[in-house]
Amino acid sequence: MKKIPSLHSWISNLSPDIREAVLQLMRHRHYEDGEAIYLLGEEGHELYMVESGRVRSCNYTLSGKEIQYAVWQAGDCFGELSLIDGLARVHSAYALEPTDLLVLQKRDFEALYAEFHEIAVQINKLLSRRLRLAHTIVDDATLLPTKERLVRLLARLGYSVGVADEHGATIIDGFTHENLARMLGSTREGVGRELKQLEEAGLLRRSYGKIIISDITALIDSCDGLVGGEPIVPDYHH
Amino acid sequence: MKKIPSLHSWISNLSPDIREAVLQLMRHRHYEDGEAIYLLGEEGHELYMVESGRVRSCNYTLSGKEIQYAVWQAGDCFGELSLIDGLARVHSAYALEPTDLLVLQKRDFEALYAEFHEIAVQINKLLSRRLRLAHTIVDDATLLPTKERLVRLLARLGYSVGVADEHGATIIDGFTHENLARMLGSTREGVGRELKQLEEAGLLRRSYGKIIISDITALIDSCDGLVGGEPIVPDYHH
DNA sequence: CGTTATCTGTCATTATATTGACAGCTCTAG
DNA sequence: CTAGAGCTGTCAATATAATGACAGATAACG
Repeated sequence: MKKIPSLHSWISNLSPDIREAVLQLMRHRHYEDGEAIYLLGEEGHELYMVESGRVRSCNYTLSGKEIQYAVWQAGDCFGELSLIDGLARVHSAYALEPTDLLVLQKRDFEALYAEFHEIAVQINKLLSRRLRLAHTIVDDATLLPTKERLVRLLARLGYSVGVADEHGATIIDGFTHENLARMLGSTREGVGRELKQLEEAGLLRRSYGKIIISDITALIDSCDGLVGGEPIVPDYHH
Repeated sequence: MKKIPSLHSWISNLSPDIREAVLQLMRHRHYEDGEAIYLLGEEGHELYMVESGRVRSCNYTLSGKEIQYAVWQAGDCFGELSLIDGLARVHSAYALEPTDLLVLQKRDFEALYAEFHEIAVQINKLLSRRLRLAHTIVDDATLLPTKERLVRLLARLGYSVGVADEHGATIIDGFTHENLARMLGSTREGVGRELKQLEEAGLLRRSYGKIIISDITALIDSCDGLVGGEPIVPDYHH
């Protein structure tokens, strides 16, 4: 029996027998570091769940600038959009390190989707979370200066991929400044400068790659940016 | 029998008897110019379809800067997200002019949603379109300079709310520079400047409020920005 | 244990976009 | 026809962020 590495994916919300039916149809596949899982513009004929490793989802300009929407890790599902609307991939997906995925073919997904109302409901919830995340990113990108966008990105990452240390602080690991900059549409230098200021303000600490946030709430409160709604919803990704 | 003003909403894709069941439960409501339909952060207990008039959907910063995600007009549905995931409104919605809406209550929607698989399927397609639009906006906002973002916004507006004139040109009416700037996260002056340059380049004409684009494809091609995928999908909105 | 690749810190320069101010234009209402 | 409200055009001054260059630091590998 296949293991679901996290409790957050839409698959884990299904009732046990339907969940098993889905997992039965999924196949393991391994990707090497940097290997492409799918490319922007392609037809989408599979969806994925991460067993181990990490995947980045991104788009580019002709001049080479890149925006990275998300980093998927153990338990995250991705690649479902093209299966639902039949249109081309909007992003490219690459393994950020050696990565194991569970893969579900479009024809198998469609059969399950047509048969079980419950699956359509869970996909609706998944798409809702995706949409709220996308709206948050639009808000950040269009309304806020780099510093506040970085703060909110760190908060999101802290809630989603962060790990708690022995003192209850949140550790974000495995993101270079370059990588963070790609998620902001900014530059490595800019991220470095802002991180330094945040460290000087006592809101976080750094140790070569790791970012340690003792109090995410305090970090968010340091910039009171947007008017209303929930600033950052923890479990957008899954 | 209620009239669906456009053929694009998720409701119009339903099979006739289910569509009728939905429309039976919708009630007319009138809003004056500038009136709030819902506010960011509120609980969402209704979804809407525009019969006539226009609605804008937006978010703010504390300093008063605004991002406007969309302008809904006859035939467009909006406000469904909070009904699906039960979370707060992510935007505020205001009537841009005197506006008539059809309103569906959450409890009625939920009953239909639970009963008819077809509705869940159509909602998935709707959310997919919303998500692709959101991704396009994120791409534009993070990867492209103001000029190209404006070009792509105009192309989207041309495809969605534009009207063809007798020469086959596309007319975008009812958008002030201020309003366009809000959709870009830019400023009125910036939009004016860029529009002037686009006019001088022969890509569009202006006549106080109206923007006339003789060839949307040529306009898009004037900036070859993003790498792949479909640059602008016409029927995102509906 | 030393070499290499990658990541990080810093700075001056340049490009880009925002701000604020004001005059002119177009439409609408009376 | 006139007055007023709301759009639009333009410009200089300012703020913000991107660019390019290079030195220093850390981890990974043999």
